[in-house]
Amino acid sequence: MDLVRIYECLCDRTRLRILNLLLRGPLCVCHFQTVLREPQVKISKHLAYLRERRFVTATRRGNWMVYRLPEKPSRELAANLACLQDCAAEDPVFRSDRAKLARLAPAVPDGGACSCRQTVSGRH
Amino acid sequence: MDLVRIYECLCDRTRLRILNLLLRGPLCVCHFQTVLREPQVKISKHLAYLRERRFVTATRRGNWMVYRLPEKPSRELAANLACLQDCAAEDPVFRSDRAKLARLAPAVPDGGACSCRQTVSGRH
DNA sequence: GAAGAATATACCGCTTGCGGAATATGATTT
DNA sequence: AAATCATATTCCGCAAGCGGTATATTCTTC
Repeated sequence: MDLVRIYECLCDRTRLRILNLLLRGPLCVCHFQTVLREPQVKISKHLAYLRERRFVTATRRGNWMVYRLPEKPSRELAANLACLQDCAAEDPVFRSDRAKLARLAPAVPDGGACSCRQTVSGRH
Repeated sequence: MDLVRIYECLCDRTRLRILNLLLRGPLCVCHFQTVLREPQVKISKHLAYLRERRFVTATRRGNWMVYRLPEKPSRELAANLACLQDCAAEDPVFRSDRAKLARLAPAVPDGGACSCRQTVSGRH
């Protein structure tokens, strides 16, 4: 009955918004900050919460942390993510978040750079 | 963004088990007690929690209270109930609960008696 | 109307979660 | 190695949720 754990991760506004964005693909923290317009601590802590419960995974990429949904989600997780995506499709806040994200980041290639800032050598 | 409310209702083991049973149809409290084997207070409080948030509705029928899922659930609620049903189909605890319920109560007709005890005149 | 059955509520202690302020870590550039 | 940038962690106060014990409410039956 791992389901409870899943729902615990889903019962916070900020986390839902984060997951909604992650449904499109991997993102680094700065994206969440600029799209959600929430303080850094708040976002970082919610990401930690999700990470501890294996709801997302994180990898370092230079100075940045890239978060993504698990590659092989359990049946339950997959079902609930699909459900969330379905519900999010109609909600104004979620839609606005996705639109904002699309505007500022054309999509993050999996192995490569994110578009936070193009100052850094090589990967970022 | 009523979704958060929905997930809050779903992030407790006992409530999930209650909802799993309600997916089959209306039930009165004694059913939950005998199937879940949890103390009366616990069940009653979780039902109150669900009721306050309009996740279930309750109607009196003599001495008994009959709980049921809302007749016209919102899109989000319907989606999540369907998802829950899907997830519950494979979980051993949920399956066992449903089996136990099927054994003791052939199904509760909507307007009519439940099978807690057939002592009472008329409706129950 | 008194007793009893089914269910609900109040109160308590405990744990968890959340947000914010301050600080720490870890990588990168100079 | 010092400065800086991106992110994480610690500490704090507060609110909410959970389970249990005891008690209340609401019907029904006698």
